Amino acid sequence: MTLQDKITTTKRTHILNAAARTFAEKGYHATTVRDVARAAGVADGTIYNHFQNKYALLLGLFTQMTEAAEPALNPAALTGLHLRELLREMLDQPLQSLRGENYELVRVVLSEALINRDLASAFRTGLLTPMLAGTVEVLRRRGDLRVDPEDAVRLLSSLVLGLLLQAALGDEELQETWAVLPDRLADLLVGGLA
Amino acid sequence: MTLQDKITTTKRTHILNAAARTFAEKGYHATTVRDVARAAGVADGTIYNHFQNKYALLLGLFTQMTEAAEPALNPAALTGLHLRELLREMLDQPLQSLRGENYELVRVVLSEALINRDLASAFRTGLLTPMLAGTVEVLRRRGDLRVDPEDAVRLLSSLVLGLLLQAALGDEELQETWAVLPDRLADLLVGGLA
Amino acid sequence: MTLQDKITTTKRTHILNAAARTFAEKGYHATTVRDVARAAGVADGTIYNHFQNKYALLLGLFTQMTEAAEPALNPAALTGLHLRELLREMLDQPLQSLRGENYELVRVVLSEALINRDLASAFRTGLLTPMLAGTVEVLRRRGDLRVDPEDAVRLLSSLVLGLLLQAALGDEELQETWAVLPDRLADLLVGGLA
Amino acid sequence: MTLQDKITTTKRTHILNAAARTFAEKGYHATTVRDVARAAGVADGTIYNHFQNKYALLLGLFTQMTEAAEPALNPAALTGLHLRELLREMLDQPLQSLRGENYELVRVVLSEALINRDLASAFRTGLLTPMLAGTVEVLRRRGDLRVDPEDAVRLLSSLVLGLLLQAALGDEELQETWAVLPDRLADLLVGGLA
DNA sequence: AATGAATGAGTCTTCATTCAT
DNA sequence: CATGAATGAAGACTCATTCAT
Repeated sequence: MTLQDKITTTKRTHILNAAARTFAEKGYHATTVRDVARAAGVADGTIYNHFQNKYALLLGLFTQMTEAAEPALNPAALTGLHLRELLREMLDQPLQSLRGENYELVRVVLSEALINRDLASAFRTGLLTPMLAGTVEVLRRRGDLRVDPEDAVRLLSSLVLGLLLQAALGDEELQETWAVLPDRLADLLVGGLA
Repeated sequence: MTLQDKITTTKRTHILNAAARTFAEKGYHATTVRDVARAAGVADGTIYNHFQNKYALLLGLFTQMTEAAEPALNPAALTGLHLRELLREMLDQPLQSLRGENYELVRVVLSEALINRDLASAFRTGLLTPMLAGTVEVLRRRGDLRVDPEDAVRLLSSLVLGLLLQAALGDEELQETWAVLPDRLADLLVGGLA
Repeated sequence: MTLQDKITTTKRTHILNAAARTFAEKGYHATTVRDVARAAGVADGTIYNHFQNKYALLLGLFTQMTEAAEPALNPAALTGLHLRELLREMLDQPLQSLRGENYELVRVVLSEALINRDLASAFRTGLLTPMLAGTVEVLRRRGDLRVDPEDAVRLLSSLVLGLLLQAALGDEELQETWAVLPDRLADLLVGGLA
Repeated sequence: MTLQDKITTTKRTHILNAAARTFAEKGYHATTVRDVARAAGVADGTIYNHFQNKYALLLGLFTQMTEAAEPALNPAALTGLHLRELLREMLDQPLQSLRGENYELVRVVLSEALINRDLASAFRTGLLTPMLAGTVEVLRRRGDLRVDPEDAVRLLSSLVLGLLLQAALGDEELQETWAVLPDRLADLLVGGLA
């Protein structure tokens, strides 16, 4: 990578970060390209030297997200754990990785994905599927799981998404207990409700 | 209610239905007021005789949704059931009530709620909270629940929302097994994964 | 005039009064036909049973004004006065007749007349000219006027219009001394400034 | 001022001139932003790169007027004159400065000022007051004025405004004698009517 | 004659995108 | 590559006017 490439990449990232901030604050539709340009400290036209159009900014952010999220769940590291610990990790890691910087972004991208089929599809194949990849296999190899591993994974992933959605909708009670949720829910899931 | 009122109400509903169709198809932002007017078979200006602005159409749809959803979960009817059956119902009823006509609307409203704080708040207090109202109490009165009822409800509601979200994102595999999900998941939850 | 005619005329006047109030408050352009209808306590459509269109309301008001203003200046009554008293009357009477109820209306009509040639022309021939009619003659017959009567009338009419305009523009100082102005100015004019 | 600034200023003025022409022809309300854009030979949106909204065009014109009018009356140059000459100047200079290019504009702005309080206030403080500033002082210092200088100034200013208004209302007779008016009226005022 | 819902042409304004400098 | 003024299509909304009841 030449210095020129590095500068280019840097500026692209710089603009993308500005887009992340403005999109997160006002949402994709309410944000103008000028908003992004101002936040990035560049001229309006400069955006178009790095991205084909406004939508490409959203796609860029989405790609950034998927790249950041992929290595979050590491099946290899989960092999030796007790089932309860394993479940805890499987809840905790996605919740952690989707918090912080990415959290606001997930909200924006999710909002658009709910309406845009392409983005929805990309969301599933680029984010959800990779995050679950390998987990079915990890569960299948264990002897202490009394249920269908696929059902278990679906249960866990739905649970995570549901929690995320509620948090995104501003459930403050949930956000306060965020840290202890994986523990509590893992308990419930291992032993059952009855 | 006079005849005139009835006609007015009917037309309002008529427009709202048209809005539902167009919003569901293209999303709120991509839909123009003219689109809605054409779908309703009225002039552009007529929309504004019944709704203050475009956003009021979205709010109107949301209100329609909440009114339709509220009576979905009937705590009284859940009292005599076995725990497994109870859980099944608590999963099944919301999933059913949010399917069908309302399903596409949920997608649109949810999409906007993820970005609009007011709508998010209304979504929680107008839709989520009422759907869970009473369920904690129902669980608390039973002797066969070995966990905190509040945690159980949170688990169930997150699960439902997560499933809904995945369906809304176009998970076809999920949509095909939609009918048997409550049964399977109730099993998992009652007995635990271990 | 039959009773029916009387009712009709009354309602016309009623609407015109409502138009006067609303136009005076917000101006012609900022007032909607609905505003007038509401102020008159009738339905929108009713306005059109009595006036051809919105502009006809303005013309109606203008006509009302001209009819009220015409008899203001009565040349016959001015014949026996001293010159100073005559001038005082020639200043006072228009200023009085254009105050009160008509004052706000003059503002509105004048505003429109400044832009609408037809209305401007009507304003001159229907309001200004009649108010000055006869005054030249009255002055001409006197022996104590040392200047061209036409010049004197033009001086006086310009003066009145100028005062009116300044008052209409909100000159509060002027409005407070409104009552004594004719006296003071008559003094100045009779004796000259030197 | 950089070249860029100069171009910007030029274009602003260019648009303002186009606005002046179109407003003068059709009035403020009957003129569309598109009319102005076409008259200026630019796209609709370009207007909004230089002015916040349509009303800002009117304000811009008003400001232009006040800046042009301010130095019209120069008290210093009036000191040495005979009273009759002084009065002539005090009538002539405002009448001249409000003729020509500014004349049509005065009509438009005045029309709006009669209805818009803010504009009325600005008209008084930005145009009328400055034009009279200093004249009271000039008159007060003389020994040959037998009346209250403030009354005299009010007389003169009302006279000017009244003449202007009549001209604006299309009094053709007045417009033809415009050039000799200051002379004739100064005569009348100096010597009095009696 | 009164009503007021329906109409749809017309307006201001925004904003993604382009391109000359 | 950066700039930012110019573009003009598009859209939300208004309101004078009509007309069936």
